[in-house]
Amino acid sequence: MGTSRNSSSQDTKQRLVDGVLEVVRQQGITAVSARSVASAAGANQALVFYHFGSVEELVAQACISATEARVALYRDRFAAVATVGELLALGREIRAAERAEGNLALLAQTLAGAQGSERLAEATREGLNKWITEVRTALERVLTGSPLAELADPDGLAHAVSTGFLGLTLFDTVDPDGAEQAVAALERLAVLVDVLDGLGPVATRAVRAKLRKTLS
Amino acid sequence: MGTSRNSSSQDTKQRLVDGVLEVVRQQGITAVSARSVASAAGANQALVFYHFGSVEELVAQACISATEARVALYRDRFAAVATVGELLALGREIRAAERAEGNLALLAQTLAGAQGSERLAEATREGLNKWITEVRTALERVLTGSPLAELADPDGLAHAVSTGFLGLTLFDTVDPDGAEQAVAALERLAVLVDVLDGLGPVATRAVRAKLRKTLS
DNA sequence: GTCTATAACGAGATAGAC
DNA sequence: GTCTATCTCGTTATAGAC
Repeated sequence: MGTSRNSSSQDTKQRLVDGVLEVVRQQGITAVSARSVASAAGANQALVFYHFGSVEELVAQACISATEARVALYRDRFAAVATVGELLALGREIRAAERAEGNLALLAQTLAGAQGSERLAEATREGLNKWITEVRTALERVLTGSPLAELADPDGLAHAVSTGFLGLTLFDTVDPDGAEQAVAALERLAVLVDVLDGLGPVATRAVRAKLRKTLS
Repeated sequence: MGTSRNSSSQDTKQRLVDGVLEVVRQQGITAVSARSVASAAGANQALVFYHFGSVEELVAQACISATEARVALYRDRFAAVATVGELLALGREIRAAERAEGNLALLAQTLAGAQGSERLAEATREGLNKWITEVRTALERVLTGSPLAELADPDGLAHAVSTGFLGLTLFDTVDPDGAEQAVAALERLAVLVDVLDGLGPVATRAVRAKLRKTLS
């Protein structure tokens, strides 16, 4: 039903999406306007409203679709993660890729813009949740049987890791060296996980005992 | 030299600063304009330019002074921290206070706005560094003698903690429950520090040995 | 130091030609 | 589906009265 061959229209719509991504990534959410986006897309300003109804809606849809595309890229990788170390390695890889690609920066910008726009808040939640879901699932798998399992809440940790990534990503654009230091420190600290996971039975029991005592 | 009794002028300048803080905290950086700020301050729009030269400069100065004021509030507290547990407790307290006061949210918003404004980037670095400095100094003190000392880089961790806080703070405005889960998970995980710090000598040696092996 | 007025421009959004 | 033209409003910034 309906007309086929709407490739031209779809192209323009996609170009507008790409345009808003470009503007947000290079100049931030405050620089977004129908005009700046249309200019980046090589399209007419009025088409923003024809295709999306409002600038806000364009940003929201771009945020969701771009995030979904990035997450989809890593879905198999997340599924293949079997240990905490592998999850950390994947984190490193994602950070490097997103740093170049700028999609986490996009999410961080829309998160900032979400204050003052319920539509953007909704879109940001939806986008961020795609990441959180992957991280949580991987965490659940990886922590099973680990001595850490009893003090690690996968869902909460997935939220913490994901939002922490966003803060770091924002900071990255302002102080790349500082951001690098932060990551390096965290990775160094992450060695602790390997250590705990690889302790012998005696030491493991000692940690477990102390853990129960501290938690109670 | 010069006129004394410029209290009225200083008052207006301060009201403008308070105005921009109010706008940023309640509506986000995207809602900031000379008019919105002047309206919140109960002042005339032209005074923004008389006192600060530009909207950007007003935001930058407000960001720095407001952050300095908040950090100063906690400086003694940071200085009094003697253990990791106390530092975590202070973190909890600061989070609760800033959640109500909205000053970390301010910093997060200016951080987002910093992309596209070098002046804002500079101001955000300056503000954030005030927090980072306090955290780093406390971390250095607290980690001395801990089994964690050899894998904890205080400066990098201070950066990570501070920027992580910002990401979490942004997320807080969009999904308070999710943010709460994240904090709860981190606090639960922080128990690990207490555990490691309180291990007996045998277990500590085991951890240390494994640590060296893993790091090498 | 503070106000009004205004210039000059960019913004969101719509109407209508093509 | 895309364009031009336009409306209306908000925005930055300045000039000048008070």
